[in-house]
Amino acid sequence: MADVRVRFSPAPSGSLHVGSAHTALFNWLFARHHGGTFILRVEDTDVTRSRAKWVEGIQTTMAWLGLDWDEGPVLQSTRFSRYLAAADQLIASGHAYECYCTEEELKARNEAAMAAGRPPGYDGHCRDLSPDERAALAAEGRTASIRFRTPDDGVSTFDDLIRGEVSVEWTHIADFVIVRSGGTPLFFLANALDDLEMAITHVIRGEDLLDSTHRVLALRAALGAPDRSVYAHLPLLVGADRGKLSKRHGAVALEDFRDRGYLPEALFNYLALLGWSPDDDREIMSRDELVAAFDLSGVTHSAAFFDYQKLDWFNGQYFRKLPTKEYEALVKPLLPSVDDPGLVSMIATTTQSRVVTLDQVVEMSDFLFSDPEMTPETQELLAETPRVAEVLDAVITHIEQCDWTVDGIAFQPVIKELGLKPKQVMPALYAAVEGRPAGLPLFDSMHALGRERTLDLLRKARAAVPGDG
RNA sequence: GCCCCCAUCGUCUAGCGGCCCAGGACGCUGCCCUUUCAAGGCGGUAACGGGGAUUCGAAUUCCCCUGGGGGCACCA
Repeated sequence: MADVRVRFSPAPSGSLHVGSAHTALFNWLFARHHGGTFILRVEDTDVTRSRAKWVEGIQTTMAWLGLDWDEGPVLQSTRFSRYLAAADQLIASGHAYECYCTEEELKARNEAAMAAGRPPGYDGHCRDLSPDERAALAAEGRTASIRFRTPDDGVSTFDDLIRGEVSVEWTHIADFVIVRSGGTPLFFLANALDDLEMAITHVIRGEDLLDSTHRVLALRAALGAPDRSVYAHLPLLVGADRGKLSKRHGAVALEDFRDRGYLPEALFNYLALLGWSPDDDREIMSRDELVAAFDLSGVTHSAAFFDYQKLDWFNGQYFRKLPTKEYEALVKPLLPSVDDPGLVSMIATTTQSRVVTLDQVVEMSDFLFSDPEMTPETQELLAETPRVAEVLDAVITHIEQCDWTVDGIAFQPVIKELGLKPKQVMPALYAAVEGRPAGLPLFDSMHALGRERTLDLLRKARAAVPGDG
């Protein structure tokens, strides 16, 4: 497939939904796999307002994910008059007609149809008006919308690259509007014409658009398409209740994932494996590997649940794979400004295997920047720990005299000498120093804090031990 | 209501008539490692929605049912 041309067509909005990103990703993988062209085309036929800022946001987000485009962004609003000319052409060829029904009339007739058990949709009211009838309706002050005339009978069939043959009887597809009575073209028309004129060869999109493909194909044919472009419909992404992925399931805008500290490579990898899998068992795959392995025939047919837990796992995997220096560079800007490179490096090396999303680094290392409070939880923990006063005294003595290196601080022997196991008393010591029963390695943390602050924290804990104080 | 699509562990999926009393991954869980927690290593748990049919043989083919999703706009 030498001349593959695909496009990703987001609606102009303030953010990029993960579902859209998923579609974009598959289009991109397909284009790159076949050495084709990937076009960014923003769907907006409204010329009355500028959405420059939103378009810019879409570009930024796509670039962040690593989806580069070869052409565009093409804005539909710049092609407004072209769409209207096409509509006129369709009227002239008999593929479309002017409809004088008002919105209220349509609504009333739709409701009546539903009540009578018939399907909603245009009833063909203005289908075959004579020129005189049209003139009379126009004289009433009505303005016409333009409707596409769908076939009266027969079956519409097309081969979906993922699902195979899909067909439906034309009687189920009503005539649809392509130009509003206000004179503005609808997305449907714009989309079909753009795909045609941009020589799009493959249209890869969400399954929610499956039914409308029959209409697009009919429109394309009426517009004079020499052949059909090939369609492929991807499984939808769903949330916890198997419905559309929405905000109440968690983050849905790609920008949110970015802001929460997800790595684009991890998101990319995870998204690529939602609804698709390679021939082998690989899961952690680079962009290049994904491009090389990608194949539409490997796409699943059923909706995929967007699993935040698995995404977290991917993100952790990617953090661990990162060279420590690169990881450190990501961590540094998040921390309170410090001029101690040793501290930053200590935080980086100790958090790299512990972090799921980057923003957790701040929480994990907070005790290094401000002393933890003596909380009821910590007090309870101290009270529950066996021989805690003894342990604290011994550790304090050790810290007072030891070599001030991480190895010198290591006080397991002190615990063992008391006949205790580290596991029995460590949570209390972590709480005393870090403010929580588990956290960054204690000896490194103490070293970073310095002898005086460490002793201060340990003595505070000692003073908080109830009973034999 | 009508039309369309879909159906394997809780989740993402492998499977395209015998290699499957179903494989991998996440999750959960046990053990090991270990200064805590992670990470890592080694195990465990758990699925072919139901019913017919075809076949020597069905997760895999066909039909029905059930279930889920999507669509039916002068939205994109």
